[in-house]
Amino acid sequence: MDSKFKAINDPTRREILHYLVNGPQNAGQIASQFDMSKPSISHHLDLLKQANLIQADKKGQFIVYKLDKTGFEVIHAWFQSFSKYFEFPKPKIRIEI
Amino acid sequence: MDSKFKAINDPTRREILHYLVNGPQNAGQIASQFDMSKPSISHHLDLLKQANLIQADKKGQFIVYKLDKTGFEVIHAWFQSFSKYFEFPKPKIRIEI
DNA sequence: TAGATAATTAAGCGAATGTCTAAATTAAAT
DNA sequence: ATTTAATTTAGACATTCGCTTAATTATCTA
Repeated sequence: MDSKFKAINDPTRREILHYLVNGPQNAGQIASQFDMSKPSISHHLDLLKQANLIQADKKGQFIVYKLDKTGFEVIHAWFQSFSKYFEFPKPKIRIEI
Repeated sequence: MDSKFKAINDPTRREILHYLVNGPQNAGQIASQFDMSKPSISHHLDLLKQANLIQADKKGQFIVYKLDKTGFEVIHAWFQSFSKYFEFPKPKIRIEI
């Protein structure tokens, strides 16, 4: 739980997550998007992985990362626990039972 | 933006938010829920306020705090930006146009 | 097997964070 | 007018964080 909030606290890690919306990428491809050393990116990836926000998949000498629904769902559930207090924006029309 | 993620990163601050789901409370009432000094709680309240996650309302010598939808909506919007990648759990039945 | 490439782990450093106690501020009560 | 109560501000200290460079592990290819 703590690890997830910690993970999304950092702006670089949030950028990494958004970058991965485009699809899986290996560590080098991700690192090339940032003006930061590879070890730093590697560290960020590790924290995101610990938080189950991304999954690592070893393909030969490459390690391919992709978004992991697991962690996102946990954060989403935390969020929903406030819905009794106020509703969040909804789709335009919605019928619910 | 950063201030909001920073605010919800700390477990005490998340507890404060949950506590306020029950309704507005003054600083002393909030502090009494935690085994922590009042100045520390005051500091946490300040960070939550800066993030627009709570609102402060001065009532005489008391300062009443309540949840502020503004900040929650911003985080929620960030969250929704990942919905193209995967859908989050929905209500049981839902018809949407 | 040697050499090159991909990525991580290790070690170290300055900045930011969370906590405390003590002092200051503000408003109410006597 | 003083005192009491509620809360914040200030200052100090240990811990955590994010970054860098250097060293290490694993894999591919000639």
